[in-house]
Amino acid sequence: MGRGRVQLKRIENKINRQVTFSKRRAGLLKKAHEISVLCDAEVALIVFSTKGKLFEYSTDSCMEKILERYERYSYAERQLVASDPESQGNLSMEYSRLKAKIELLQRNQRHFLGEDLESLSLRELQNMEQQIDTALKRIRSRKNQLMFESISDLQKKEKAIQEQNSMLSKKIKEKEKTMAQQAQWEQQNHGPGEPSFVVPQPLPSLNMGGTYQGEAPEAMRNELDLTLEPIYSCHLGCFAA
Amino acid sequence: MGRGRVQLKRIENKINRQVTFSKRRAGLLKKAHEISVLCDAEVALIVFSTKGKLFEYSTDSCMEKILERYERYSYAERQLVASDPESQGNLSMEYSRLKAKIELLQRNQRHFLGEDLESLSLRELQNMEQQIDTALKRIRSRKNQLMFESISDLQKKEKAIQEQNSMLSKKIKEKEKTMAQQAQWEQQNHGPGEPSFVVPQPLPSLNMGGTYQGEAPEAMRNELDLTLEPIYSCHLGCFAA
DNA sequence: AGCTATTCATAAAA
DNA sequence: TTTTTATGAATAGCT
Repeated sequence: MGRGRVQLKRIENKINRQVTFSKRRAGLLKKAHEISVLCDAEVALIVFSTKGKLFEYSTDSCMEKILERYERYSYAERQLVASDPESQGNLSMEYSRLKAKIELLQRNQRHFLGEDLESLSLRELQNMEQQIDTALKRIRSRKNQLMFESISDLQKKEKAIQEQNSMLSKKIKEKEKTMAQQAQWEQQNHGPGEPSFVVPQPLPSLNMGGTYQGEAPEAMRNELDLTLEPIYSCHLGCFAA
Repeated sequence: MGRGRVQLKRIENKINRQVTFSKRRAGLLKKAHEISVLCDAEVALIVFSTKGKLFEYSTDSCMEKILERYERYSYAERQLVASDPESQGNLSMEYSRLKAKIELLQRNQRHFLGEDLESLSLRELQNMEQQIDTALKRIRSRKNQLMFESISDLQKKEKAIQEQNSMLSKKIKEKEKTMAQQAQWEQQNHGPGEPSFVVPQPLPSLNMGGTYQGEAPEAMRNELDLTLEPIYSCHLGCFAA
């Protein structure tokens, strides 16, 4: 537009470049606003001039909201490019970046907790649902795995204890026999009189293992620590802003 | 541009709005690219359609870098406006605190996505399950609400169209009657001979509204934009550590 | 910053 | 959606 076609390459003349930048910038911002209003779209436009000056437009003057929404959508594996390299100079800049990131993560956290859903579109909700559904399946699967492991451990322990148990029973019986024989021997050699300290009855066999009865399920519950707590004593509470 | 001046207000006709959006979006992206190249500027442009679809442009296809620059810049601006509370001394402490917080949040995010579950105890899993289950219910509820609203809108539209429909049918019948009478009159006054141009059959009534059949479900699907995408094209990938 | 001559973008229609 | 066409907009080169 204007007099003569324009090559799509950097304008070398500095003055011309600056002028063109001013004009086109105005046009671009205007167009951004127009499409936003006409088509009911959400637009965020950020322009840095060569000199580093910032110009921006955003629908409903809410840039942060749109950027957050963008982050949700973008697959970009925005790594926490360890800010160690530039540790000193732009620490405050890093700081603001981190704060922005935290806000974003917290927002997401709320969404994952099913809060603050009014701001999500149907498509975004659909995405969340799929993701959460998948997560729930994985968590249940992992929980089952842990419980089975726990049960298996218990069964082994049970078996071991039972073996120990029967061994002890055997020993006691032998002891009883020995003592009975000894008592008999003493009776025969010294006559009756003194009361015997021998256990009068066989000890009841310790029944800790075997089929789950009586105390056993209780023990299991403790082992697995499945005690339910109020759901919202949420272990994630530390993130409440 | 185009035929006739444009009012700067939301285009109510949905089709027109969609078409205009397509065209203006293309134009806007082009202009953004042009100013970026011609004037050596750094540009980031994000556009969400009404339906929530994302379109973007960024200089050197490096959106994240520009957004970070934006965050830094706008934070710097904020600093100029209000001197921040804990200005110098404990900035580095704040900084490391924030980093720790982010790590926690990211860890949680992974857990909410059903990843990295090995590090969780059974009790923690139990908690997660409850929370996520609740969230899922809320999300589905919200989704249903949105869908019902959409359906309700469609039904209103349907009714309006149907009324229009029957009105048109009535008009056509009246027209037929008039023409039939006219033909009869001509026949009586000039005798038989010329072929009649009267419409021989009543036009089939336009059946656009009514119960959902044929095209209707398809239209609904488009309205709601429920197109499923692969689940793991996960829009939250940005939080992968 | 204004002013045109031109090229561009695009609304309406197909 | 894409193409076509008629028009209003944007803007390059000058002042």
